[in-house]
Amino acid sequence: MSDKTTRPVPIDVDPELACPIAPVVDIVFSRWTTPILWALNEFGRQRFVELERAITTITPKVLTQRLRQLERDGLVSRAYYPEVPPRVEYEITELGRSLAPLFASLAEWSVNLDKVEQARRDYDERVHGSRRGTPPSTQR
Amino acid sequence: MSDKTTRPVPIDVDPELACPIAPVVDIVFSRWTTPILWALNEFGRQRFVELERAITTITPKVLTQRLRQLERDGLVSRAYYPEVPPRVEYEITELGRSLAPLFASLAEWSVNLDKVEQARRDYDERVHGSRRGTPPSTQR
DNA sequence: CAGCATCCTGCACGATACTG
DNA sequence: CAGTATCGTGCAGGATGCTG
Repeated sequence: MSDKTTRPVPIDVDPELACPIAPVVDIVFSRWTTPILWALNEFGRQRFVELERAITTITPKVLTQRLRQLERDGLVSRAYYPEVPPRVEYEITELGRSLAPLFASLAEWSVNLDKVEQARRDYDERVHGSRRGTPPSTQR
Repeated sequence: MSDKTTRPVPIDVDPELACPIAPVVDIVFSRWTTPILWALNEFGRQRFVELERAITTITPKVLTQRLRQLERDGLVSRAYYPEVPPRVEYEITELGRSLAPLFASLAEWSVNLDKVEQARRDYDERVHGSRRGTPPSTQR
């Protein structure tokens, strides 16, 4: 172990400065944005109802909200065709597509999910049932 | 028909299968975990109060919750020293450190934040004040 | 210092109904 | 089909107070 100078944290940091990647996370990984962006990036342009089906658990209201947000952020583009019945197609933008390597990194890291699950088992076992307790598991 | 292989989305996808990176996002980028992991990765092991100060806006309760979660997931280790006053030091684990390239990707992408902000301005201008909406502060 | 217990609040999201 | 409008709710998170 190199004694890597655990240098004192600068005291003047404010929330945004403290963690420069936080803003990106807010934009890209906020509530439902990941599956939406991923689906659009993976399967190409899709209609509203297709997205709705692809992300089975989302409600149309929230899907609309998130799509608007992503459109506003320039990550997704919306094409409206005033036919009957109306048709709307969503597509990932160039800016959105620039997230692809990020998603790839994420996907790579997912090989570690077993370790996480193992760590959880170890932890839960270590905590045992000691103390008044927190019924095991039941997270989310 | 698009000649562009917008192949139909498989219908049998369930939420988790639909987006393979979602679980990773849940673990790594859930509510306050990013600044915590980032701080521990950047500044090395730190005491509770140091983290509290580094992430200025977090409350001790929530910080505890998130640290427990990260500890359970094996991303952070907790060392308790029963002195007076007691001392607790948190450190990122090897597994946690394996996220570093991911954070680096995030940091790289943050050069695009201007584009996002520009897109927002464009969008807001495009929507302008059209439609009935949102009477500017007339109420109360 | 490093927490846990308790109470309280906001708002993110679900459910439902209705338009173009 | 692709949304909006409205109402209701759970629970993440804030505030406060108390321990080892």
